[in-house]
Amino acid sequence: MIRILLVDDHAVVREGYRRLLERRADLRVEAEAASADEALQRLREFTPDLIVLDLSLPGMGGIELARRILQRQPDARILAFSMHRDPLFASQAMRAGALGYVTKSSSPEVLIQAVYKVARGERILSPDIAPEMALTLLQEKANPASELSPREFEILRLLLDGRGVEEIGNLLNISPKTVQNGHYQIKAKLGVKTDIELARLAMKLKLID
Amino acid sequence: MIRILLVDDHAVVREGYRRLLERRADLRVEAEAASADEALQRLREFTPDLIVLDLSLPGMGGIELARRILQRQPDARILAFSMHRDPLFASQAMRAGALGYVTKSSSPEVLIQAVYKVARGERILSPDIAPEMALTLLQEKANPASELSPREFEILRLLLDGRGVEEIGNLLNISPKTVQNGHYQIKAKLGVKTDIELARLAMKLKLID
DNA sequence: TTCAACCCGGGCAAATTTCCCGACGGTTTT
DNA sequence: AAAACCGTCGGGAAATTTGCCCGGGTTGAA
Repeated sequence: MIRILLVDDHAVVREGYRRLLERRADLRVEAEAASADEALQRLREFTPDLIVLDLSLPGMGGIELARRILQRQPDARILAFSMHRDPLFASQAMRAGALGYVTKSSSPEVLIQAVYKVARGERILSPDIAPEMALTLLQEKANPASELSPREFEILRLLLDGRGVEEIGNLLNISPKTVQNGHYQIKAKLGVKTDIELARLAMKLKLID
Repeated sequence: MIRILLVDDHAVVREGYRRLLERRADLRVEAEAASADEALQRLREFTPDLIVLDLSLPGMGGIELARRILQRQPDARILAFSMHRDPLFASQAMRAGALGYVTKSSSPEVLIQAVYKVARGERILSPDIAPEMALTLLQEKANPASELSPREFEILRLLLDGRGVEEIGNLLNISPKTVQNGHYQIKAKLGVKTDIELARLAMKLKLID
């Protein structure tokens, strides 16, 4: 029996996954969480065999949540999923410690298989992005955003959301100063001068809209 | 005989318009210019009956050029054209003093008619955007960017281009300080807090990409 | 173990942002 | 004609951010 914690901010999505997963007798969604904070709360109550985690959480976001979970429980097994087909999200999630990544458009079988594999401690990548991902990693510098560390990526996401530096500091529990430094680093790494260029670049990379 | 100054940075486009216009015996493209500076130069050499002006000039941009022309020759007759179907560009161009506005996708007849009308001092609007424009003006506040003065609009355009405040100051021959104030005003008028939100809003309004 | 990378944040000078202000020249209103 | 606006242009001053350098703590890999 694999006990699962399911984290997504949309109730319908949670319901859908619950149905899907529980068609297998040996899978059980032990708890759900609609936010990062709630997820951390549930984790204080019990320790699932597997955490299925939507990357696009409001607030601190899925990557930051993964970071925090792994900080407390370094052996936690996290399967990340997201609507983004862009390899960038996958690589950031994996770098942050997720064992697997699947897109929301993946077929039910793919998801089920991913769940089993991650529960066993294996790594897995959604087949629909794997080829593109491999290519991206080969070219390496193709996407300048791949130079960003997971943390920087997280800060960037919040900046793109229109948040102020102060607010981001609170959200991530770090000093505004660190956020400023991150902001600066991001612009430097992406070779961009103004925030507006940053937004446009992000748009081109499809991190936005 | 109507003597015309044609301003567009693309040689092919100029050529196309020249052909089109000179099929009429009473229209004559007396001079061409590929940039704002060049246009101002030509205007020192002669005074056309009509100026046909692409709004999307590199550098200072068409609206600013119109402003400068009208500053020297308040009775100059300017027909603006642009690829943008968005009424915003039209209204800004008219507010800056252009007598007419047509889109680049307008039919040859429309353009020819516009030329004659503007040369006569009449005002004209491209039929393909007129309805939308009227609706926009009715709703008025529909588009928050309509609150921007022509000058602010111009500054915004350059900011969205990724230019720095200093650079814009040089381009528009105003103090960087004024640009800063403009930048501040723009954000205030659009109800936006960060530059990134500004970029996203601009994107939504299709002023960008 | 050493090394590199990431995360965190202090420091500090220089630049920018934020707001408020006055001046000038047009337009419109009365 | 006077008054009331509006847009443009910019100064001033305080608050904030930027740009860049630093060092210390972790962690994972060579």
